[in-house]
Amino acid sequence: MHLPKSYSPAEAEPLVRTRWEEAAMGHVEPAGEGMPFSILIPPPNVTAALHLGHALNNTLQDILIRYHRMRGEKTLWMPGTDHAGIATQSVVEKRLALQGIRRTDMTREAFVEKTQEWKDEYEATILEQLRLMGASCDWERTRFTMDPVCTAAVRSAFFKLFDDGLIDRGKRLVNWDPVTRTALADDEVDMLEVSGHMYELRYPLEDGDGHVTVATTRPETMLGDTAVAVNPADPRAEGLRGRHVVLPIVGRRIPIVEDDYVVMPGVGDDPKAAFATGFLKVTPAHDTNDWDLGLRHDLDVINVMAPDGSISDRHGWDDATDACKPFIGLSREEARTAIVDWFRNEGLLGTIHDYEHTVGHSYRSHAPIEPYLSDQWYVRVTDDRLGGEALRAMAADQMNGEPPARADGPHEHDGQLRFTPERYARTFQSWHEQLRDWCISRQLWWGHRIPVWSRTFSVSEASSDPGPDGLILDSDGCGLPCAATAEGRSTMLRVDRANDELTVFACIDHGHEKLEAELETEGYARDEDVLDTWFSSALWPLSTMGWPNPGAFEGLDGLLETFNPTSVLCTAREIITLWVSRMVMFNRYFRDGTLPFHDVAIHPMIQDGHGQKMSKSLGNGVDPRDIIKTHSTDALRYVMASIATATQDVRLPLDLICPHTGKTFTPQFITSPAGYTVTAPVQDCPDDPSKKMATLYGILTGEAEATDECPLAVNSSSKFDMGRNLATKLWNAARFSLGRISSPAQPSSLDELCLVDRWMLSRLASTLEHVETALAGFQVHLYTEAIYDLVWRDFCDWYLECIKPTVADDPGQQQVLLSVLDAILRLVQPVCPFVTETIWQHVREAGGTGLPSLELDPGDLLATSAWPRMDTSSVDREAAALFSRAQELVNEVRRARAEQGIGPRDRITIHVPQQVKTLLEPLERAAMSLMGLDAIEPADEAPQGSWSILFEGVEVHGASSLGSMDIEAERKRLKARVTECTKAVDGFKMRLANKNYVDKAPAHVVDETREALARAKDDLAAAEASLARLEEHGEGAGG
RNA sequence: GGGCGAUUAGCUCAGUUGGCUAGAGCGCUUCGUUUACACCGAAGAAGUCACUGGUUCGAGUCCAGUAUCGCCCA
Repeated sequence: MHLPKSYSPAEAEPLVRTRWEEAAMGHVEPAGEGMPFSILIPPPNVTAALHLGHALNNTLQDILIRYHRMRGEKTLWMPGTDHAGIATQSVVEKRLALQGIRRTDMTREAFVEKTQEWKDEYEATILEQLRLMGASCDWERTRFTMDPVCTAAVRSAFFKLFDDGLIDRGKRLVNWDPVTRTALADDEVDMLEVSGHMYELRYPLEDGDGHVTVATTRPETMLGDTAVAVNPADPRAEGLRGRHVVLPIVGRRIPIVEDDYVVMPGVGDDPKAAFATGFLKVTPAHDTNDWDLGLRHDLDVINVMAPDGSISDRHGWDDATDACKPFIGLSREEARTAIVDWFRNEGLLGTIHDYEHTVGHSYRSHAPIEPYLSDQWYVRVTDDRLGGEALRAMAADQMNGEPPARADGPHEHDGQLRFTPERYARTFQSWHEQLRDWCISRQLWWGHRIPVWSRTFSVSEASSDPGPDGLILDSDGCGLPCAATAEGRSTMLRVDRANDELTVFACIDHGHEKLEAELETEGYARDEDVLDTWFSSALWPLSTMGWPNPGAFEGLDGLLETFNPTSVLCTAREIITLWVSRMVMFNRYFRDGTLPFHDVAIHPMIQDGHGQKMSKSLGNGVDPRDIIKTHSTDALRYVMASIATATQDVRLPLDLICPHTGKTFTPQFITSPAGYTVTAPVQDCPDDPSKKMATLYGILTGEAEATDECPLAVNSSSKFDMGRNLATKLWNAARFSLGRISSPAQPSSLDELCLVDRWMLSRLASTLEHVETALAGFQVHLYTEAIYDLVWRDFCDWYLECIKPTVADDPGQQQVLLSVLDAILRLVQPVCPFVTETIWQHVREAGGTGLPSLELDPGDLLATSAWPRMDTSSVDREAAALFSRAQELVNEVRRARAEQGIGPRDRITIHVPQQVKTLLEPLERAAMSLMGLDAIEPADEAPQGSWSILFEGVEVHGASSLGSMDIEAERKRLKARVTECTKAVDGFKMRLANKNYVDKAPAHVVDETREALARAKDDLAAAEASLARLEEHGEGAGG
């Protein structure tokens, strides 16, 4: 029955994990008992191992899952990983680059194979990390966004959207990354502040009558200019109306158009106004604002760049003259210099101003984004069937205004989506109110290849009239080869009579390989692009459960019906727009309006001690595996949960572990060239400055190298000590408790229990209530706080100290102790499952737990046992009130002891008035033990030279059996007490003297103030009496 | 430029609808190894709740403005 002296997480955790896995703890069948409760893991990217952000995210989910499992619910936590298209492809490409291999040196198949290897490695790492962290997922149901189950869902979803006219193809400006040569979604673009220049260029007027001066930050795009714009309110506009300029270098004749988008020089507070000339060069193919302006004025669109960002006359520029030749083939940067030089030489260059502005950069390659005209696939999320449905999903009380109306009125699933904390509902709403169509094609090899085959014909080849120019949806049966209606195929056409071109796009549904082969025989080619990763992520709640055809895969039947909608999605706020919104749209669209989840719980982001995001490149990340090694998994989880507060992001100050001594210390920080606060590359050992160590940052930047003399210092944080300490405390408390339980016996009734036991049960009951409320609202930090107080403050500091003198001989109290310990372990299990499980196995052996008011179902494993159930009557207000008065007295006595310099072992006698005696009677030996007493005597027998404390307006005298009183300390303490009481009395008096307060404040508040005043007056009187007697006695003693 | 949020003890953070003398953990100071625990116990010091106004009997909490920082969207 005795626990080992100390708890060893490294030994205990694997044993516990094995027991859970043998019991298949996380596995659930849809047909099982209980209400369903389910969570989908936000699938981690297979690009890298999990970091602290994941530890936080998954701890949160596991706490909820474990809690609901104990409540007897049918609990599913679906694990899995995400293929993370561009992110994974670029890490693999980087790795190949180290060997001097480029992606294009190999076949697509070979590259995908390589990437698959990477994925296998990291998927295994990630799943292992989740297991280490104690995640109680249903491992049998582990999914990957590119596995056969998810692939079937992606194909089916794309086909349905295509067939329903919600997939669109168009030439539009995309965010083009010239380095990775792919389009990026808006949210894959980082806006960075850069120092550039504002160049003034002079464009001669066609009639030789002077010129206009345009201002631009990107002179190289002038080759593609198709207009110059001026604000109609500009006084110069009238004189220029209808005129043209001749574009320098190119010689293109381009119109001057009027548009109020143009910033007028010095007007308004737009930062551009300071540099504006009033004339804007318009390059619709290379600037999003110019594109819009081009649409308004029906301007030509001339693309002057190749996909790698170099100047090219082969991608839509057909009036390049010999004068343009020197510029063709130059990079964007070279072209800028060359063109500015050309203008300078021709005398057409105006002023060059320094100019700070924000430029989009690829979040992957970090190259500046090029707005680039290209053919892309889009999902028409602006369609009411998608965007509108997302808004109508929102809970009415979290929505600002009304969602867009639906033709046939409200549906049953409307208004059921809730965000916690509430404010994030606004992020969701405003995103949907400003939706733009979603570009889903990516020029990558790693991902779900777009299931569209196409072939271009000449219009004249078409056997029947295909209709007007442009994109035509739903055109099956137009009479072209392979265009006859077929199950599983949907087509659309693009007609371009000017070039006598007609392109047929055929989308093939999942499971129609024969149709694919037919098309390819007919000369159709499959689209080279893959889908944006978020397309498959958006289907996660459906695809993981086998949608659209669960029967096609083993063991998936019934999942959708039982677990979709899931209960809650746990994620960080940056994901709201990227992922949450898209899941809501897709789940509603594909599954009759049902939501993917009812609640969205947003948790904070973890930053380092300087408020910077933890990132690989700053070397400021902490590896959860290191914390598990140094502090235990429970410590990691506990601290993660305790910092998950609702108000703000959380800072986790970075510490280093010295590789020479193993000690944790605060590192020296420096400012990096980019302005970040980072660890100095090399640090001194705090105990011996002659010993050095390298930091992660040092190694990343190449400024340090890990060697035997200068080993790597591991990143850590002393924040995790709290969790480790709590686990140790719990272990020791359990060891003590089990050591005292020899013959527990059920008390015949609760009335038989002493005040201490009743108080402890009362504390347990109210903590249980707190915990349940906190977890129902996803407030895990309130949960960790509540159990910390229960374990440390109530159970260890007070209860165990109180029962020390009595428990060995009291079978009833032993039963209470055993039951309370069991209940505590159950309460703590969701956050610290390892130490609690380990202890609980010993508690089981100590005897049956439970009390008439406390139900604790037995079981084999704590993790699958039942949540404690307590009668509401267990919150014993009387016991709580009495005990807290006793605590107050104990505190006062302890304070006096400390100030009197009485050692912990020295016994004292206190002399108390009757009311205090009555209070202490039910506590008996507990009180003696807590205060270090040898006797409690009546107040009137207090000896000369005893010190006194004030308690509830009366004096309690104390005397040490050893030495005499320290008069100076006593005088100081009493004087301080008189001052304190006087201040309190004055404060309350002043408040009550205010007529407005007495008249206007609620009666109970005023009454409370009156009572407080009375108490303060009593305390003051008692303090003054004590002080007076001391002075009298002190003088007597002195003279 | 628009939106959201933050600013409370040396550090990291709580503080529910305004209402007793603003809390916790770490750190710091003093004392202590009593048979659960030094990853511990007892006690203590430490806050002009960013700033300026306003509403109110009463403001850390509500309103307006200012400053600084962070995130999201243009």
